[in-house]
Amino acid sequence: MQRWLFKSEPDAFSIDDLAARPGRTEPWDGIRNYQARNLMRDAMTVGDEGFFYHSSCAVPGVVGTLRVVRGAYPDHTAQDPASPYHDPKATPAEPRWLMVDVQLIERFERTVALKTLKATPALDGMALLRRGNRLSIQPVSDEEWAIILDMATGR
DNA sequence: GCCAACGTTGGC
DNA sequence: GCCAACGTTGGC
Repeated sequence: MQRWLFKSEPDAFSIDDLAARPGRTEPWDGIRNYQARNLMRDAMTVGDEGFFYHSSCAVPGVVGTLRVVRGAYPDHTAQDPASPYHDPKATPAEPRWLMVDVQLIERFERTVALKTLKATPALDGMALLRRGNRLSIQPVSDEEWAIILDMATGR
């Protein structure tokens, strides 16, 4: 199983929004970056787990965990002119953009803040912390997963 | 709101 | 294929 980190701006879609969805499940739509799309298409499979990360907010950080419950399929919002994620180059034959469905596993009682991650030497190599990194879906190693989960829950 | 860093676009 | 201009991301 591969582990991931999913970024979202909580003003747009927060972990509480995911928790409120039927089945605590939601399509992770709106990915408009080729590298992130290719990760979903080529490397992500049903059963993979990920961190839910809040970006562009008061306390950026990891706020919970989720599971991939449906593998990559066309992101129809790209073909919807009314969607903020509309892409005029997307068509039914060439959908161009993909999404997966994710289900909430756990909402952490407290955020593991970006500041805390940066202050943890064992996480020095983490993709999230690399300068200028903007990838909205990125791989997380087993070691990073264990460290952050331990910080969040003490497990 | 600022701005550094990055990705994408499009003219040539 | 180069690269300048532009748009976006995201921490602060």
